[in-house]
Amino acid sequence: MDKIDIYIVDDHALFRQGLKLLLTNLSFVGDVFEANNGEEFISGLKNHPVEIALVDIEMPVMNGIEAAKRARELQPSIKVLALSMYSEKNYYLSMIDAGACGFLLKNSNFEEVEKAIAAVRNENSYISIEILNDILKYPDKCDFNTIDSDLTERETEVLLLICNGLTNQEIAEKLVLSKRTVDKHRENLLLKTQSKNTASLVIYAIKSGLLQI
Amino acid sequence: MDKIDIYIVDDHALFRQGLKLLLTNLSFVGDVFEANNGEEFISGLKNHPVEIALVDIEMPVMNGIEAAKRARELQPSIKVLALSMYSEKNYYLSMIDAGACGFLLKNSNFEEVEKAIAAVRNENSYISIEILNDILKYPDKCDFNTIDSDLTERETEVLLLICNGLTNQEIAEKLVLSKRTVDKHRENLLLKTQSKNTASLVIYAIKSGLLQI
DNA sequence: TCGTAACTACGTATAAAAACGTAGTCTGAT
DNA sequence: ATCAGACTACGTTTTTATACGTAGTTACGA
Repeated sequence: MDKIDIYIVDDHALFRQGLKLLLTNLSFVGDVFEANNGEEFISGLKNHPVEIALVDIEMPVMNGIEAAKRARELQPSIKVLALSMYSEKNYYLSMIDAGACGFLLKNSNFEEVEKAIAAVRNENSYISIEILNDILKYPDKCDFNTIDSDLTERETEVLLLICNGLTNQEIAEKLVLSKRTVDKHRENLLLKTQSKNTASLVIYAIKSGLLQI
Repeated sequence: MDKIDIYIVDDHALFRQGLKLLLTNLSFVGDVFEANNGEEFISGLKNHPVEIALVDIEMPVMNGIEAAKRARELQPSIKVLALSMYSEKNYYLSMIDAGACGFLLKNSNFEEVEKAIAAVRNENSYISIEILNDILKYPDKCDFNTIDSDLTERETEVLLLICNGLTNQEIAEKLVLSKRTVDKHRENLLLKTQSKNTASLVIYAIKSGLLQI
């Protein structure tokens, strides 16, 4: 097999640099490109098509889910391996939708990255043992028949303001809306994200990559 | 100068492995040890004293602030460089208290890590340019005269339950307390963390490393 | 053109959080 | 023996959030 080129998409330069060095030490790896976020990745991919992209989920500017979608539009052959900090059910669904063919946690070790790369090169998908365990242990937490929890633009906007500590009244003033409208957005947010209250909502925003902290 | 040994303390194996490889490529670096959290670090330090420790703030089991304190009790000569995901004022204060002599963000690049190591070897302290910028731009956000925001055990316990989406009533039942007592704990939490409401409180819990997500 | 989804808005009611204040008990340090 | 801090608890009031229902407008695609 020929050497393969790889794209690393993550907003932490140190992480990228370290991972790049680990990857370039592998015999079958050619060029390793870096991008700081989804946007940089997509524009870079036009000049440097790659076999495999290791894509962080939580990034500013454009998150990993959106980046994976666009990357596959641009280059349908690309294998996207999602990298994440946490094991979280919302990711599996969104990333599968976005066309990812593998899922790795950042607290896995490099050997696992190698395995994942080998798997996706052979047209297989890869899921880390930790995540598999998680799914087997807590199947109720992996409700694949769940209602589509994609938030609208407005809902996302409201959610981020909630996370910034604004009250519905303050959000209404900021967005020039009725307070009752914001009440409704908030109600829908709780429903869609299956959250119970503000605290759960903030956690959701972070885990889903909508909120950068 | 002799070669120096370095400890990397971070809960993400991939990050550790990459950073280790970057460091071992430097001519003046000897052994590089890894620890998954503060506890592992402290017990490992007894067998392998090092000149410099790169310590993540947010870790399970024992966070970076506590780890830095104990490391300096164990080996007062150690230079602790704090590594963090965000630029956050609470960190500066706590880490300075804990005896850190440098501060780096994970989205800085490796050249900066080299600079920081060089600085602390020469008995200087190091602060990354991003953080310095942050301080200069938003001095009001760096209130070094702020009240001590250390939370008590009970407060931390309550805070984590709040983050899990429990109401005061539910927390009271879980901890076998009066709801009014939990009300008071929550009130004190808002005061001590200078938060405005539940949302800000959750963000605080995450940024301060109390809540692992 | 018909239907759907998003966005907007209001009514009403209850639950919870936030903002004051006070105060007793216990433990550990000086 | 005294003091401070942690933990506990209560009272009151106001503000916010949560829950449930309805409904008009607009934009976009089938």
